[in-house]
Amino acid sequence: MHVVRYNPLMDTRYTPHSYENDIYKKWEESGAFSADSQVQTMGEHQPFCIIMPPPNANDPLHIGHAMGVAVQDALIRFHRMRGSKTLWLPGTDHAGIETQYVFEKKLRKQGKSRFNFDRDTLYSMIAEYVDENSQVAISQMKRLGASADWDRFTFTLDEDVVTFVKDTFLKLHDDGLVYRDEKLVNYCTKCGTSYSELEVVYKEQQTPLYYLQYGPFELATTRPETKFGDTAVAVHPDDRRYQHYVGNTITVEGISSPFELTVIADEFVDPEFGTGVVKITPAHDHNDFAVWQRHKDAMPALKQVIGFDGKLNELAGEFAGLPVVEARQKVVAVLREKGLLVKVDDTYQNRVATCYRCSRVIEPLPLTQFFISVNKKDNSLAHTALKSLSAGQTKILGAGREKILKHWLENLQDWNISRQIVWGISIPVWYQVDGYESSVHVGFLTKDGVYTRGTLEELLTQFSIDEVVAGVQSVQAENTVPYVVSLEKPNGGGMYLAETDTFDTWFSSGQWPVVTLKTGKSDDFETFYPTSVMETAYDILTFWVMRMMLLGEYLTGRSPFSNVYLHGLVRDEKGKKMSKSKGNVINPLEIIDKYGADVLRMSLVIRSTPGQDRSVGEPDFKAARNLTNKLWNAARFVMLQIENNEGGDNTPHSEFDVKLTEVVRSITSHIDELRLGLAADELYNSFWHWYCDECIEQHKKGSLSTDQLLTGLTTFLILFHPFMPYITEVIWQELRERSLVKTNLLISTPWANS
RNA sequence: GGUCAAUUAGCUCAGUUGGUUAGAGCGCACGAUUCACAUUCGUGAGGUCGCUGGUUCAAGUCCAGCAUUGACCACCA
Repeated sequence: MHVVRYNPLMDTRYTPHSYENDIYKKWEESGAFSADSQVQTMGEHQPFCIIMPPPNANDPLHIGHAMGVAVQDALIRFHRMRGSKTLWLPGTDHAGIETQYVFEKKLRKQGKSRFNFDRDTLYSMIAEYVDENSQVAISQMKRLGASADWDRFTFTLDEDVVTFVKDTFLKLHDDGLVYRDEKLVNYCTKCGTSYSELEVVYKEQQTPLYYLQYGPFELATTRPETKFGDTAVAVHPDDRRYQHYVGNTITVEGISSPFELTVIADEFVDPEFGTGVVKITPAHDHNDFAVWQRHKDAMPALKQVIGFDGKLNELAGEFAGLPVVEARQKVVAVLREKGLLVKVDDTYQNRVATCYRCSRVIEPLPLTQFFISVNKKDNSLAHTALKSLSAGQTKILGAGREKILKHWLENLQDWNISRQIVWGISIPVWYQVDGYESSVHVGFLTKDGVYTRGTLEELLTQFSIDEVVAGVQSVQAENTVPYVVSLEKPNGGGMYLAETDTFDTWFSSGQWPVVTLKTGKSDDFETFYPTSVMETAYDILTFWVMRMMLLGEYLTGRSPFSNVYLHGLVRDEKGKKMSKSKGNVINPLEIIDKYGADVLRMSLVIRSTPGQDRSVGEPDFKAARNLTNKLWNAARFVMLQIENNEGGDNTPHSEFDVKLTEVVRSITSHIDELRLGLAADELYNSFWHWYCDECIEQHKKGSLSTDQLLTGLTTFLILFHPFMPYITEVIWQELRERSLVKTNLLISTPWANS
């Protein structure tokens, strides 16, 4: 073999690291990523747009992100080459609770906590921390080869985004879809915030079931420590055993002194369970709270005995100050001494609500919060979203998960959007506190940095209002305190305190497709909304996709995307879930270092199916690595043939063009119909087993012309480019140097005709 | 208790609207190779497509039931 001149293609192996950075730079400099560089021809293909699910601003990417980038970038590159005006809009998320949780962990290591800082200081500390780390995710996406429009990059706390999100809240409020009410919320006493129903993880466990002597009854409970908050006893209305007690007042021998309760009848009581008698603790149990709402006239007000610190309060007498678990043991011990404990069932299994973030037990606690009503009769957000699903305006690709989404929408409860953390968008609400000083609970840092809390009434005897405001950490106004929804502090003589809660992160990300396009370049919204595909993992279907549908419809009257492509979770090569404790986590960056971005992308996408988990491991990476090498060597062969002018007199093979056209047609339709796994698989096989095994061999035997061989190569480079952008572009550059192709960059080369 | 999904070669998985001898990667056996590529090439072994019925000229694909696994939801005092 004689070498005409030195060129990297003479290496028999493809080495991704020698090329990837340069190629990415070339793409960026060419402006190919920008939606503005493409002119939408009035042809057959509509504008194409994907809003990237914004990863957490300060976390490194995991392999699931790599899956997302691989799928989205493949679609984007395909549609761009096919001549659509194409936008892939990237961004990052402030990830309220996640970020504050991580940050507070850091503080703890320094022996500090959030209570050492006022709101503004804490917020800027977290902001600084996020700033320091926020380039990580972006640079990693670039290494993956993401051809996103970085000029349109958006962060969820960008000023115009924040303004937009607050305006949405105002609009919802004007439309009567926001209300404030005291309800039981899912509260994590460790994270110090409430959550929506979605963020609660239920765990099956054994919980002792205590049978207590309770006045004239025996009753079963798992939570004897809440008895200080009992406000009634309930039985089933048809239960003959207890019917004659209904409406009566009974006397219960308490721990210190006896107390009286009314017996009520409610359908929720299961006569078969326990003794058929239930103590009602409305402040600490969702069912009991519902009973209380139905029987308000027959029962006293809420009695909260567990505080937001997870400890019993003064109503618990001698047990005040004890954490819940400890208190339970002590209460049981005292009851046993007094002979009030009948028996204990240690085999009882139940489900306990835990925090998705820190795994601590979630306490249902009464808190006054802002809610969005999702099922209001004449203006139902959920109903509208359901209609677009049924009408097919939004299609869900993901193994039956459309039904899960519908089920959620049909049963959705009002959305609690208040979070008691600082890292987020503050809720634009002001409390008018004059005359309500005793109903406003404030925690703040004095000038000397001492954490102080109490009602405003108490605090104002020692401090000025300005001093309180300057050091404020939290304001908790009771349900009776009047409030104003407003971006600015209301005018007028009254004394106002700003709400300290922030929005649930999903409230802002739920507006993402709308807010990114509306705050972007002038006509982005008109051109690209509704977006074409929303691509994300199925585990945030309800958290995020559902909320985007609710709010997208509300804000624009249209569902925010035509297709939802739900990729599966990435598992290890044995199909096991990846976790740090198992030590089977694959770091995408390590795979890129070892094999290159193309290999990682291809091995994730090939033969993957929406909604189905994907398992990958070393054998898959090697297989994809071998494919890059195969492409490399096929290209070398073709170029060597041409340079050495060999095979020039070969005759054209008539079946070749037919078959190639069929390959192009098939791959094109697969990608167009979002069958990426199948497209990649077919591409792999037709390239390797047809083009390399058959066509190249035919050429060697003289029955396929060099022109056809070159056409085959360039066609396959085009078809492979969405899946393996780097190597295909490297080869394209080699062909271009030899004047074998006309366009400067493959990324901007028109798609193959079929 | 309800819903959804999965069950195809030793392993991990494809198989779009039902249509000839069911595919890939890895693994296995045997062989080849100065000729693009040993990150290669060729040949081969290996599957009653979970089970039982049904619809159809035709079923891995559609229907019903069952089994196993996983996920989601509901109840739980």
